[in-house]
Amino acid sequence: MSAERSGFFERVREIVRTIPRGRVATYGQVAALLGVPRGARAVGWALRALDAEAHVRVPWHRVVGAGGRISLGGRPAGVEQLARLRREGVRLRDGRVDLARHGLFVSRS
DNA sequence: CTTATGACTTTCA
DNA sequence: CTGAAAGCCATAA
Repeated sequence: MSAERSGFFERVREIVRTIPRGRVATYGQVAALLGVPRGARAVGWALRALDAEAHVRVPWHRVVGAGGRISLGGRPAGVEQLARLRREGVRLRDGRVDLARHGLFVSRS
């Protein structure tokens, strides 16, 4: 039975789930937390493999590309991601998230 | 085992 | 800033 998902998938899901509201993390950041600094791509794979159920449990929209850039730009999911982030109070700068303000471990003034 | 794909990142021109 | 190329990770076929 396929009840066992690769630890990677589960780990990514867990990490992303811990991202506080109003903050965003990059794929590389999540990968680093997983212990794979270069696994940003793998993180993207994991998020892409999320089921509809996971979309409700995991704040996937809080994961963006390096520099706060939206990797989903041009895709329907990207529009939704921007809408969700904006709803959480995240400010967007020219289509990019202000990591200086909403970074994962950035102390806000 | 090799090849191809991808919600990535970094470097070079 | 834009565009192209290489690198790295995990999965599916």
